[in-house]
Amino acid sequence: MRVRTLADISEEAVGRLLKRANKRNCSGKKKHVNISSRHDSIDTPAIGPNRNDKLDVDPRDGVEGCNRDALQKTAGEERLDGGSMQNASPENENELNDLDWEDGSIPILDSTTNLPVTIEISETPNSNRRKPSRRASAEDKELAELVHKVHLLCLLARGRLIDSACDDPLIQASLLSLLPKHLLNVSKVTQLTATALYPLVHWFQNNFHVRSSTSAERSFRLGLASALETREGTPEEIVALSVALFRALNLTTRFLSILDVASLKPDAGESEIFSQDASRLSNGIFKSSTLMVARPNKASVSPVKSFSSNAIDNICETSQRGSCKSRDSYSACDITQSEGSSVAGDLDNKMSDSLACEAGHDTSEECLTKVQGTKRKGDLEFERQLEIALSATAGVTLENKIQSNARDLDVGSRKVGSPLYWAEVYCCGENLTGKWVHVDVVNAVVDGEQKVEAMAAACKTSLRYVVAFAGRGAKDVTRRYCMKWYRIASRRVNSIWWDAVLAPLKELEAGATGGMVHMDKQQIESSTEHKKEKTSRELGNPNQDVVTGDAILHGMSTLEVVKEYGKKIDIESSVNDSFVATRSSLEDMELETRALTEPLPTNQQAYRNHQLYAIERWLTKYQVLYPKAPVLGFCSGHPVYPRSCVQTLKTKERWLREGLQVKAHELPVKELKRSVRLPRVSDPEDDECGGGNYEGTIQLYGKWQLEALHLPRAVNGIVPKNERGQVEVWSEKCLPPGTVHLRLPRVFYVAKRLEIDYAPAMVGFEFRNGRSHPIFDGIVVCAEFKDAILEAYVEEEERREVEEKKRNEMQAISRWYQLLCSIITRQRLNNRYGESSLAQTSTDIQRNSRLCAHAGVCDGDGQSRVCQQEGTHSAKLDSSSAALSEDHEHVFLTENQSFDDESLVLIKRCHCGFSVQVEEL
DNA sequence: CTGCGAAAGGTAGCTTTGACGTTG
DNA sequence: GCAACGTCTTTGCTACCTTTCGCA
Repeated sequence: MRVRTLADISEEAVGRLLKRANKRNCSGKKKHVNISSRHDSIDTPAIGPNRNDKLDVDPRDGVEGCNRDALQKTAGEERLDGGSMQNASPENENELNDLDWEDGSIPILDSTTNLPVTIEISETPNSNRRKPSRRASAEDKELAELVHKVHLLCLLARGRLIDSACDDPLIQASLLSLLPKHLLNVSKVTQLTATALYPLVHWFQNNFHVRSSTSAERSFRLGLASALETREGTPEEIVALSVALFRALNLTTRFLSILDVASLKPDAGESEIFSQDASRLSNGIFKSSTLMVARPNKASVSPVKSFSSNAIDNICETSQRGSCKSRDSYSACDITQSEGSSVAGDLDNKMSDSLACEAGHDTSEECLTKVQGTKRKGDLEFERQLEIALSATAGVTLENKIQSNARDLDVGSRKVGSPLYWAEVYCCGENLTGKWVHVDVVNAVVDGEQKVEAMAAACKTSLRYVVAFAGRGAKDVTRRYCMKWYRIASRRVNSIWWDAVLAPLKELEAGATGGMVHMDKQQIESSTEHKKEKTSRELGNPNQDVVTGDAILHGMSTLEVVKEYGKKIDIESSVNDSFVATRSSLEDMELETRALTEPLPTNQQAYRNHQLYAIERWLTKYQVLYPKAPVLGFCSGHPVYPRSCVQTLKTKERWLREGLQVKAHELPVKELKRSVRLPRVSDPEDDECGGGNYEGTIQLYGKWQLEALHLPRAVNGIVPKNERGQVEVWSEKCLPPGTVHLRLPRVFYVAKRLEIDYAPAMVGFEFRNGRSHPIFDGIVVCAEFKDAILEAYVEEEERREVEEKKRNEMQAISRWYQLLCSIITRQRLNNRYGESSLAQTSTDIQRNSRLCAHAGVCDGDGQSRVCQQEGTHSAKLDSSSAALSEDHEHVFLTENQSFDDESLVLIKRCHCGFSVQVEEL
């Protein structure tokens, strides 16, 4: 059995995604994403869509036709289609403008081969007009979330790939060989500080530059090698080289990347982007889908050849961490496939423009406009990442970059000047306990973590996910760089899912960057105070009415906080109040501290769903502040409270479902008017709570008014029931003590027969016909009767099964009898009034009917007989049998019959293939 | 131009314990 | 005559999210 690789899983997931997208929008042919092997590309139309190595879209999903249509079209035809759409009816246009992918087909990539991946994107260029805004449906949201998740996984895979390339001993050795001797001393510094990194960063920035063009068809490692050789490369490559250099110098270093993923929510703006992209695409970037196919590089000199000649020689001596064996990492396969491809001329120009801007850190309007004019962020970025990750996850050897990838990298997706990549170096000499120091060699910034958000914001890059890669693992460090968490919180994926995804990667990362840090009590106090002060200073907003830097940690001493976190993370506390912590756990603590010390937002709307703070005006109907203190500050005159003070209220019935009941004499915290259309008889229980007249209102209670549910205990075998004679079993907690819930069908018959007291178990409601209907599942009985009932139930079920079987048999016999009687009657009528030629058939049928007159379903009890047809001959016993008999009369010769001693079944066969099984009575 | 606040509009989710005719 | 079963019909309110617009 073939082991499912990560590549398989990834392809499958993306395939499913594309399938979903297709399914939803077969009609509107807007986009055509065709991920296929080079052989399947449009250059070789002889190979059709039905190749075996393609992951065909399941025809059951109703997309086959759609898919086939698309595949049969040439790019030219699609462009023509696009042109004709200008005259499309408004309805059609709306469909066409719908945001969906079309016709994705994913090849099953063989990780042992080195096939490049080609993505074809041909869009119908005519969708400039904005469609009327349509609210996203639940399905849209689900799809957007899926896309978001897949994109995240793809980018994680990409990051890991780059991280592993940074560990390449060849690259590290080469970098070391280039480094001036005096800079080598950095590796000897024991208490490394950010300042010590400056000369290194400056040297790096002077020697390596972001360049304006890339060659495409090669793995990331080869690209890195090429960048090393030419001392020019994409920002990703340059940063990766810096990481490799730091690692070569024995500095604990991570590669950091902003995962700029597709939106988590179906974005109405996306349609605009798509359509704008489409028009731009038609204007020259992707003039035809064939442009996307790699062209052979005529002037190709393998970048590795010259690189390796001088690098390999001294690798073993120079590399401080690698070994010679990884020389193999440049497989012959990789090298032979490293032929780059020339980039189309107009593309080159545009890329030059964009990257020239980038290299010069030019974030000017002119530059932005230029780049945005060629392509917008978002969708093509996503496609690029998708294809990169697909190729990346398809296998280690399959790291060929696609030309479209390289093109996108520079033309469109890059946010000019945007810090998408940087490094983090662990400096033991910083902050007493050590610190991860931000190092951006592209912009020559050291320790500028607080600048990242502003830079990203200036370049329209969302700082939703900042992930650090090391040791093939990854860790989310967004908190360190994102100061306004509330802005990104809703745009991040469900944290449970994300944490689960990252958990194994985080371990790998911690393993690679781990180190123990010893602290004593004073150190913790001072370091945390230092952090708190710094956070307050850095994050403090002068526009706020009151800024309480440390809003949530009210009342707790720093040491207490640290200890509190220590419980959650792996900090070991010894008797004398000194701690031994790993770097990873210390960082967790730091990030957690940041999470809890976020400054108060200045706009009211931010408090609607803020994780830490709340103001009363944005509470919902079922929320109150309890206790209504402390006030952490003010926003536009509204007092700000900790989110932890926001309590959700519920009705008694709702609390009951959670196994809680309202304490005696507790008054409702809040009363809501009942809907006028739902007049309800007042609950008799209401009078117990204060005696007020609550008719027409919904009484809500808070968590602090509750106690564990005390239901009356079952006594003398009697189950305590509600006023309807039932037990509401919302959960196990709702069962009266001494009772059990038996969720078995028809079990109440047994209880009734045994005369045991029981109550139907109501487990929920079903809304049907505009009305609620209770759902019952099983019964509630006293625990002492459980065994007796179960025993009787088993017997009862056996008996029932036997009876049912018997009933079925009787039915079958009866039906057979009816059928045969009908046939006989028909034959008799035919004999009497029809053609004389059928007389013989009649005799035959009568003979058969004698055989089967008492036939039934064969069940091995020796009581019945079965007539059945065998072989290919299609004999029928109904009216068609007459016609059949005209052609052939079955003859059952004795030598053709067989008898099975065990089952006592005699099989008679006619030479035509017809057979009859006769079970003798 | 950007960001904020307020208002408007629309969707999703919550709601929550029959009546009556036919068949066996 | 009675119990079991199937079918009828397919709510309507409102919290909350999103968009739009005006203003600073």
